[in-house]
Amino acid sequence: MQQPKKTGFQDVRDEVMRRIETRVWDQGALLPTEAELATEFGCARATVNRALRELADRGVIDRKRKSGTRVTALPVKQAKLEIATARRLVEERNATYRYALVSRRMQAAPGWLGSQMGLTPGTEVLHLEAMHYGDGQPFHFEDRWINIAAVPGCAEADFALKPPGEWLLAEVPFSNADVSFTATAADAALADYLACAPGAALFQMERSTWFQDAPVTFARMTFHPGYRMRSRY
Amino acid sequence: MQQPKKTGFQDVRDEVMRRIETRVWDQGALLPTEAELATEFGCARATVNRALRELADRGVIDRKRKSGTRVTALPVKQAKLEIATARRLVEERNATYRYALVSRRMQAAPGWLGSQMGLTPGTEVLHLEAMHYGDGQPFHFEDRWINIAAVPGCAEADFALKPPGEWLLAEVPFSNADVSFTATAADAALADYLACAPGAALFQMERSTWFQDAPVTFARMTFHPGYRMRSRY
DNA sequence: AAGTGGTCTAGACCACCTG
DNA sequence: AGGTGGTCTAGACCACTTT
Repeated sequence: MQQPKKTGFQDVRDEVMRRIETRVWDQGALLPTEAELATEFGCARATVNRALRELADRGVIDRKRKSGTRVTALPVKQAKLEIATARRLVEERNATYRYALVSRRMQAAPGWLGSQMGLTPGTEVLHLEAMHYGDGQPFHFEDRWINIAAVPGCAEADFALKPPGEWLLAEVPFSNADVSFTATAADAALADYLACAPGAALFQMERSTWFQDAPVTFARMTFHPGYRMRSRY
Repeated sequence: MQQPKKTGFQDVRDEVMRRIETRVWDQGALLPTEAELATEFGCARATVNRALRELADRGVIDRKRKSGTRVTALPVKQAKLEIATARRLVEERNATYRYALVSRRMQAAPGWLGSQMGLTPGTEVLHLEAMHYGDGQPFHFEDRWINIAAVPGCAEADFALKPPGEWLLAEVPFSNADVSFTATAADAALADYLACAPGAALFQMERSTWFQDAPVTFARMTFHPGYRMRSRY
């Protein structure tokens, strides 16, 4: 009756992590086998396995059959970025969100879009421009292209009230995407939309989205001056 | 003898994912219980549990005791960003990496740094400036501050050859960090270092690092014009 | 009170890798 | 050839949440 709790996989995981952080097991060092750790912690091997599997997912340890488990020598740090809708980003800042459609037209896909999305140039696409505001201040400008063949419903969809990002999220909820971030200088149009000086440095996110290998949409979001995207790891 | 393979947790995971993608189970819909799925797939409940746990980690489904498992209504997409060293980023581009220390001095922490890192202003810190090159072209400028108390060895470390990021990665391998990304206009000094026009739009990453709740370092990396950070989800 | 997911166990077999 | 992690099983008990 001395131990109030049983050893769970989280206990094993945290203790192993502690030993790595405090260099009981240094970088590159070989850990005991699962069976040995199970004996030490007084639990089943499956419990140790789950604990170590989580640490391996985090990149803290490397596991190989026969070789055993080692502390990762030079861990590659990974940050998780939440790709949220403009509405969410604005409301997280306790501001009032507003959306406005700027333009909407069907057109043939230009060449650069074809290579971006892996689309045959000349394919009919829906091109939207829109603005997103927080408390009346420009938040970001959206330049959106949608592959009509992949999402036929978009031809009839009304984007006057609902942002295309939110519409697509409901229509094609589980898609894959390439995303890239860069800095760009405001041209005349962006300066106008975002109420900044031409040439101002703006943070920009571009995203190409696929669903089951079919290109769905390409979006370029250009944020107001001073915008910061944050994350943690 | 009809089935060549056994049903593994990956089979279950993929089949459930397929049913969600094809809207067999629509957004918000309730899935069968683990026990029911185990019967259907002809495997143990633990196998189903692991499959569903992975999908829950991805944010595809929401699980609650008693309520059961539901398809996430509005999934929050997450991108994984690899925070790599400059050397890695450059060599990934098949370019030759070069590093140069620009300045190095001990000083009292300025106020803005104190609030950034959660450090008492006036604490002695090591301030480094350095450049990283790819094939001789400016890659990024590094403005680095290290809390000497947290990493005593840095006072004697030679940063003439080894970049502080790599040195710290070996010294404090398992740290936590806040990271933020923004766009900034080149000032005179940055324009000089990065060989661009003053006012050019530059991509910038800032990172504050802790180890076991103690502030370790703050780094501001300013990249050459046109730099793109990429990811995928 | 009852239903559902969360976790653990003890044992087993397999797949992969290294010597 | 043998050691190590990867996975599955069948059963059990627990924890949380809703009714």
